[in-house]
Amino acid sequence: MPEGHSVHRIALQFERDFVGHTAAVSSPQGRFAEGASEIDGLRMLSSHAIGKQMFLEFENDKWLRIHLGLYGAWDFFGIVSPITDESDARGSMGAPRLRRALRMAESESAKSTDLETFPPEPVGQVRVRLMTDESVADLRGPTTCEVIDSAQVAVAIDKLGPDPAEDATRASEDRFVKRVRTKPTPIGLLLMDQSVVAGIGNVYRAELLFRARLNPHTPGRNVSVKRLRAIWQDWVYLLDIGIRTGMMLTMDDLSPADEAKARRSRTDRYWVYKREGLPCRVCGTNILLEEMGSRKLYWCPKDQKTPRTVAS
DNA sequence: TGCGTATGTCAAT
DNA sequence: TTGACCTACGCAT
Repeated sequence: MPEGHSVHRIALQFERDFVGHTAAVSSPQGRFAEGASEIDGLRMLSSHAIGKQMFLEFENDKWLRIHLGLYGAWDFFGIVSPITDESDARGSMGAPRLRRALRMAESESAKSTDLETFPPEPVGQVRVRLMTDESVADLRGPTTCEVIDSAQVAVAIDKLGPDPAEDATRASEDRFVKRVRTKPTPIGLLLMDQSVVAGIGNVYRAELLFRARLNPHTPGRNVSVKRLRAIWQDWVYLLDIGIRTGMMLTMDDLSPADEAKARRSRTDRYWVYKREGLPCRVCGTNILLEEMGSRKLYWCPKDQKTPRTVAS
């Protein structure tokens, strides 16, 4: 699930349904029992996402910092308000809608098959549950889940590069460009470096590089300022689509039929990601797979040739 | 039942 | 550069 767009959606969900409410906080799994007791019964004051991290602010300068890692996920139950125009359109037109518990316990098939009971029984390894009178959020599998104070929040944020969804100013674009231009590191690694730009993951990396027709091995300092600005702007654009739709839709300008296809199935969604050995959608050359930074990198060797010029 | 894989990061080597 | 870690799922056996 989690590249930047999903974390922003989750932060928005908390803003809608939890901020301003007092939350009962528990750790059904037990591994976060102490932290849960620190914020149990406090009012949630704000919800922020920066890159792939989320910060939930509670009274008494208590902040819950969450990083989902590879497998982390939130499940929401009860009142789950639409968070974007797009989900409004699919849901019940602006009105909060009731979502039934999505996943039932595998073990007890007899019981909870009917409409929901609120709150639902925690299923699986729920690290932390936040519960208001009307809504429940269950977190499983995070790489980070801790209670910290505002000074520690500042430290965490300080390590992160700019995130256009959180700060869309020209200054943050400049920060990104400057950072990349000082480094000999391949651009394919820099886009994944959260201190260079926060929120891009393995899928968006591959897709952004293809959209820019840029060779992933190009050293950061050899990528022209103009091109870097274009990449930043493209990230602004794709991230916004991701936040609105909840999907990493990177092939814009599709026919309505192809657009529907892309939404329906992952295999029809990307330019290069997970398409190794398949013909490039633009030039027909087989898409390559290689390791970069111990992650899988997909790219088209023809369309993403090394730029001849190394100019600024 | 068990293996491999996944949109991530960090510490240790 | 490698290994460890968090969890769920799909697929093969």
